[in-house]
Amino acid sequence: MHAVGRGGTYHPYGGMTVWYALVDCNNFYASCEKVCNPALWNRPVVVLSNNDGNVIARCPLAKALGIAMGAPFHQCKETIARHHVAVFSSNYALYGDMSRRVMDTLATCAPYVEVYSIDEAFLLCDVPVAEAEDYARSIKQKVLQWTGIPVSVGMGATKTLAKLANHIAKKRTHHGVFVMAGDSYCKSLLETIDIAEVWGIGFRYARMLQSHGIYNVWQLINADDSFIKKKMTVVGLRTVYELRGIPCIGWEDIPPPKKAIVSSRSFGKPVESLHELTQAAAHYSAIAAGKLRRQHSAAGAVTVFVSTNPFKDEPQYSSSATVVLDMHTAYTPDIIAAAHAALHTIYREGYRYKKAGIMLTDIVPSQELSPTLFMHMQRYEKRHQLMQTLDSINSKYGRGTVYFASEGIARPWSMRRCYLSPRYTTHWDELPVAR
DNA sequence: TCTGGGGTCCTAGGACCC
DNA sequence: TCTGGGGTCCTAGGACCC
Repeated sequence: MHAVGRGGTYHPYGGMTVWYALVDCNNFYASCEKVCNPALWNRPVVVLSNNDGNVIARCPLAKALGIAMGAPFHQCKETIARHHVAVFSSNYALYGDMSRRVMDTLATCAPYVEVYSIDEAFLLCDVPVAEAEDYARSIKQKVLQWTGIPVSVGMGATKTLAKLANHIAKKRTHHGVFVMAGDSYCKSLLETIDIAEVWGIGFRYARMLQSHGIYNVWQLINADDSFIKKKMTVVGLRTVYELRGIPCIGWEDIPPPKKAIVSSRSFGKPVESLHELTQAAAHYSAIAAGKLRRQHSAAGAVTVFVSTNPFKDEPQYSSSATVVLDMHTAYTPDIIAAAHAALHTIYREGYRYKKAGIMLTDIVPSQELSPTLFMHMQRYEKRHQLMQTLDSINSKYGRGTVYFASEGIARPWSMRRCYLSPRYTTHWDELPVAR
């Protein structure tokens, strides 16, 4: 079955066995809020999604009150008031910066670190199995001491097993560390783990497998390869191999550049006018163009999409349009212009729009570009410098310090964030004060 | 009233070409 | 009467992740 692997696993030390640790921050957003505000240390804390819609993070005290993950905020307001729960809107400036601090710390713990998400990273392990648990504990201790963020650590022979070990560390240990190797990688443990906990097995696959009598990880490991491939494609077969301890998911030292960049938001209130949609489109264009430049790319096409609120009993409309650019660009005004052109073709009067967004596609590395016949070198350089200046000011003084007038100033459509904490670590005028 | 945002990969099927 | 067959490109849809 040579078709399973995909490039194989990276072996930095030749023949040495490669294995993995997965470090995952506990209740990351809630933990970030607590780090910067000692008054919260003994209080339940929840963090809300965009527009203050749902609960997306809860500290252990809040979980103990029975506040469910994903619960609509309005449904738990009573519990929140009764137990004096601290509520926060998502503060991505803060979480992004705290994430960077955690990842910087992890970089001192292992020869290779792959940042997997805002609150998770895989580490390459070069410790003997017998010392693994001590090593995992030392990582946990260091991150807590350096950043204030509690983490769980799982270790295993493959990424999928490290993920599973992390799940065990969180759910079944008090110290937040688990090594799934040697004696602990065994039938009696694997039989007790539900397939739905496996990385790569979502809701639908779990239901499908159950209908074929496969309920736990041990059964999945022993499932028939051709059955798995038929029902779950090579992706599912890869997961099963990983559970067997055969690495199929490779090491990604440097994250590959994004093939598509999306910026979209629900509005804080229904939007009806083209004028306000135009502002939003410009704003999302500026955000997406900034992401594009950060990965040193340029886009060849801009898509705009708008939609009404499908949960409302009122006239519904959703549409999208794509504009192909004359030349690849990461120049914000070009992207805004394309987005506006696209928006004008799909806008219909008389609807209450709930959401809009833009998507950049046909993304190429910017060094492959050069001025065309239609643009002289001098102008090309000027545009490049303007964007560099814009990015460096916004990086130094915080996003949104300098922006385009077409993005709007008051922005009545922008999302609701009624419970926003200060951007303690990224804005000079919002630093925490010690008294 | 409220019900998020941003990504990736794989497969099937149609169009089109030789 | 025969109506193959391989290849590529594109899109839509479905699955997953955080």
